[in-house]
Amino acid sequence: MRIEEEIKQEQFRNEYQKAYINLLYTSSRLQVEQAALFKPFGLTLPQFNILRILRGQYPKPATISLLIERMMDKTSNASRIVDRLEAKELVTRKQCPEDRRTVDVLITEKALALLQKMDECAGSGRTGINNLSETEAQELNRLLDKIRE
Amino acid sequence: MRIEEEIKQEQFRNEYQKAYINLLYTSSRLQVEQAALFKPFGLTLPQFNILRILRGQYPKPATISLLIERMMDKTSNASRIVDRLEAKELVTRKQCPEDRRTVDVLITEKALALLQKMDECAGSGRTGINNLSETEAQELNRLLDKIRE
DNA sequence: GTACATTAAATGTATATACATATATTTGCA
DNA sequence: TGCAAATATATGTATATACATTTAATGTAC
Repeated sequence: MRIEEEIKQEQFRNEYQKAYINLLYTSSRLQVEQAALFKPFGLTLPQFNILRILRGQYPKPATISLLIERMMDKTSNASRIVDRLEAKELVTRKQCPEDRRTVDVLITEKALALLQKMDECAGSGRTGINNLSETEAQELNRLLDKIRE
Repeated sequence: MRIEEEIKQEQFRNEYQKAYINLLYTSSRLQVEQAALFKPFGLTLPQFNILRILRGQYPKPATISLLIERMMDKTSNASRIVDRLEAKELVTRKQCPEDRRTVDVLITEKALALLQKMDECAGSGRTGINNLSETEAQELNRLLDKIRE
């Protein structure tokens, strides 16, 4: 469906405004879809993202700072997301002896198994983005990078 | 900056995964920038979006349902955003006599003046999206529509 | 070595999002 | 008419986001 119909707005100021709104709207749509995929596994999107970063580090732990650095949303609150993962026994947290200001966050076996299962089932990357051809995906990456320049 | 550097991840599974993450990241970035522009005016992004819809309807009122229909994030809670706008005297809310289930939400003069001021100052549409050429903006719109097909 | 700045993480508060449920009203049909 | 289904909005709870502040530990200059 064209963006005009999606939000019932037939007129945009120009192609730029339309692209702007289209970008935000499409991103939101993809996130809603992905959250729905994650729900059966009891994870929210930010929780999943944190776990993915931790898996990338495994078997090394990560500090909260490192998590923030790699998160897409840098202003979200890594501390509290880790709180919830800890409550679900998906990560452990312990003070780092070398620098006692920092905390070693480590993904648990339980979480690794969960991610494995999610990889096999839903999360294996089938989204609307796959409607694009390889060339179109490249072009999209180019345009997005240019927007952030 | 390339998306690889932005989130310190050099490798992606493929061009699609990279485009997916790039899309979400770029959208988030634009929203953070826009929120910063709005802050001096005491408005959040969702509050601004509701006001814009109401201005589009003015001098007619809008129901909550209409607001939801036109909002980008349809699952957000229009009722409570309207609560806050009402507290700031930017909208009025009164039960609609024809259908007492519904509510007439009307933008106030104060809010119209505020939007006017915001148009003149910051919000006049200068964002990263303007880094694109007209043709590129069109191409972006096409790609995004295709993703949502 | 003490004082001050810096850094890492946690916490507090307001707002927004996600989703389930409640309440009031209207619609539609037996 | 009467009553169930549908609709419009509001509310409750958990989580996340945005931003300011606090606390503890470390680094650095004197």
